[in-house]
Amino acid sequence: MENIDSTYLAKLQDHYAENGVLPPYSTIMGIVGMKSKSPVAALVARLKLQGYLESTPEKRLKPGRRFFERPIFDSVRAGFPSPAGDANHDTLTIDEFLVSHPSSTVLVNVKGDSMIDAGILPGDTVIVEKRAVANVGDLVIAIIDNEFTLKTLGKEKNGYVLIPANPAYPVIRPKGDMEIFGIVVGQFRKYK
Amino acid sequence: MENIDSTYLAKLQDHYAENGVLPPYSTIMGIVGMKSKSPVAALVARLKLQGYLESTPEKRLKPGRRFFERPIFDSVRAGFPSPAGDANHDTLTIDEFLVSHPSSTVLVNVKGDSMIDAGILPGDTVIVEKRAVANVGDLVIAIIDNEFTLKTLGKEKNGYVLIPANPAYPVIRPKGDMEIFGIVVGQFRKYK
DNA sequence: ACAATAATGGAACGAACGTTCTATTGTCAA
DNA sequence: TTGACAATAGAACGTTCGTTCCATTATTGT
Repeated sequence: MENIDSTYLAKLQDHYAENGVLPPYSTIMGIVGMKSKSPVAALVARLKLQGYLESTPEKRLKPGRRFFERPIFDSVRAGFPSPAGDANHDTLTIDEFLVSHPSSTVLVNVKGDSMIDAGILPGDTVIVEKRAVANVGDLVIAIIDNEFTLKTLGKEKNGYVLIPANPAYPVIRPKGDMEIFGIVVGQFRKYK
Repeated sequence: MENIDSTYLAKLQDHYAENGVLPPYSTIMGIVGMKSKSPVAALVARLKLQGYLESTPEKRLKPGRRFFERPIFDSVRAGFPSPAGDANHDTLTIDEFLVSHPSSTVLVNVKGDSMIDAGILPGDTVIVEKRAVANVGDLVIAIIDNEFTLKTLGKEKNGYVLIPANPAYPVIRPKGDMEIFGIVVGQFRKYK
């Protein structure tokens, strides 16, 4: 992608992040610094070709699949990336990366600190695929005493157990069958 | 809110989740099962009053502050989706939740374990807003010896320092000015 | 059952839309 | 410098928009 198109795309991404919609061409003119809808139409056509924008049936613009790509750096390369989207950067789309099966995936807030040594803090959100079957070693959401609990699934000779990652909490050995709500496939946290 | 309005709102939320935009009134008619734009206008007025919808300067609809309120699971309560606490995030996409300023945001892979006690593990990805100025206490990506390093920004009498969250690592006291690449606004991890 | 009110359907209208065209300006290569 | 091509500005146009109005239907209370 040309550098100038990256700059225009970034301005559209900011507008979308702030407003939740993409504007009409006449407004895009102002956003990208053009004085006519003609070059906006040309820009839109280029961005459509590359998967960043699409049109709705009503001829409005909507984000394309690539609209939410974000540049990603390897932390051992302090590279001085140019912000206006060096086209050679790797990119990652967070939702596509974290959510494989949207129809069976839910987000669950983490309330306690029983998994703190595994890097899961209170206030984090975990991404849960709803499944009743899990493997030993999986992070799972189980239902104990009608409450969700997040633990690692373990196995002892008497059956399955739930292992915390915090020495202040005991291993849970449920009587009877253990109910698994789902397996944890991801986690995220916001600082600001 | 009236139950019927909740149903209409849910249909609009689904449309938005799928398309990334809200449609014009004529399309909303079809979505909610009305045959005229008049009752759509009345519905929109009600939803605006309650903070679910807003208008753009171009008279298009955009999500209001409350549009993203959706039931999500709260981990202390079992099994049935119920509204989480007031201050909880709600989001249609994780990207939307974590990325506020796309044009200045990049992702950085975490390689070391110097922040392990802060719940940031090797292999995690952090979301970085590129800024040269940070506050004490912020998680920052700094550039030391031409490499990225992730630490908490601290202050000593001789200047700013970089504080790890792992006792195996020393506080870093850069000679001369410290170069801040950006501040860390979020983090995510994938398990499977 | 009847009256009052609310909700909906359909029509109308000025404004804005996306698209296309032409003229002008800008860029690049010889 | 000149010519060819690309990019942009400005104008035009048929379509669609959001808004408003009025008539009809639905709902509610007495």
